[in-house]
Amino acid sequence: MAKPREDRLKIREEVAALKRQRTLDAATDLFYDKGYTNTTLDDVAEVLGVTKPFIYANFGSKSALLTEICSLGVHGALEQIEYVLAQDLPPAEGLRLFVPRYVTAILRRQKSIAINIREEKNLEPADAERLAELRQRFMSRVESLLAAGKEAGDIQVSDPRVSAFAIVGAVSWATFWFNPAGTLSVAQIADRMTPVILNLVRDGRSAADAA
Amino acid sequence: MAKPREDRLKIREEVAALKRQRTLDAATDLFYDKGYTNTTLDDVAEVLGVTKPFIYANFGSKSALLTEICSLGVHGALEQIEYVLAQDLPPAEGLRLFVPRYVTAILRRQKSIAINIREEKNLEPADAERLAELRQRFMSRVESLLAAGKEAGDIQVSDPRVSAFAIVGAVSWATFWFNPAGTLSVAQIADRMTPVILNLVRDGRSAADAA
DNA sequence: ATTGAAATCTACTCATAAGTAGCTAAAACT
DNA sequence: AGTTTTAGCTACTTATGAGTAGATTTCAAT
Repeated sequence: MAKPREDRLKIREEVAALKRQRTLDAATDLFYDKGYTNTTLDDVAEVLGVTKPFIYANFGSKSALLTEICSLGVHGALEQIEYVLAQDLPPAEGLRLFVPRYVTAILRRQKSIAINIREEKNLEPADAERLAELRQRFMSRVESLLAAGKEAGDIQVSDPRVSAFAIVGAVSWATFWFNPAGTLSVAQIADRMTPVILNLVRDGRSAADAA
Repeated sequence: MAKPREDRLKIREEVAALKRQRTLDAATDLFYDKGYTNTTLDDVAEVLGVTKPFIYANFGSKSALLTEICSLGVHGALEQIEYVLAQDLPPAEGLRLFVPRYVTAILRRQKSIAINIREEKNLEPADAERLAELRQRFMSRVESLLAAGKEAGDIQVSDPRVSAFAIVGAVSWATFWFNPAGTLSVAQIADRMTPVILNLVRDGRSAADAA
């Protein structure tokens, strides 16, 4: 008994998506562990229990894999700041909403982010540029949140640009030391990092006042 | 009239050191700009106006170059924390001495640090391990400074480990965005970053108190 | 069962770049 | 000036791994 045509098409698409996803997962693990250039597509294929042409048929080139992995990381971060800005909260409140979400997003996509940071120079120039623009957009959103807070007086910050970089740096760095197999969960790390990160945005004067 | 033997040896050594240094500089620029694997030793040789065997004769393998570059970065950071700890100051004071020195050291060795972060997976396993140990040592020194401050009560920090990672992350990140050709000098960036970084080590409670 | 199409594999090509052997030129010494 | 030693270059070898053409299997449909 043959199934209706749409159903068959549906399953085809699902199978294709599954293959892409598994390929992406395997590549992410290997690129993270061994680095992009030290990973061969034969390695990826081996993990999947297939051969190299499987990857070419279902995904494309090696650099397409890298691009896709890096995209995931950048988009994960961008979504958080855009979500928070869309709420149109007072800046300080927006920041308190943003930081734990951002930390969580980064920790969840740990490998993608780490690969993104490390392997930027191995992207095709066009892809590198596209991703750089997204990162740029992310940075300017964070910076403008801080700048708005400075303007409104509810965030203590002298240089929004430098503070934005400090926040993003402190959080991104976690992709290098966080161990998902360790004793602390993503939520626990996020809980501990959040107050530390939020402390960043109080300038030297207010720190001196408090001391 | 022949010079005394020691003098001749001296000049030989200086010439050798100069060649090594120039090679290292050229490799650093190229690895930073294009990435380690996208840089060939022919590229490096071309910048130096020589050919590939020159590099092998005077320096060694490609991965020896990478190791040397990465070492510079790690040692630069380690020196700062060791210097500060050797002063045996009260922890909070030590931290205030450390941060601007650390920021300055990182910015000065920007390329080495960036390469170190990005290209870790391209090091020979033995070298990677050695450098990982040094980084480990650096991290534990920073952490213990914070822990001592927490103990003494002059640094407000709830989790010294997480705070140490936040500080190091925020500072290391500067190697990716700092532009030595930009309008702000190393000293200016260091001046702006220092109070931001120092703010990190005040826990959620004290931040709330100050607000 | 038979046929047609889709998916996957085997077995290549080809480019690249690390590393080297052996020649040549230049400097250093007598 | 002649001789030796050192430095550097030309011209390789070799390994590797991305990407692909064409054979083969698998699977679905009648």
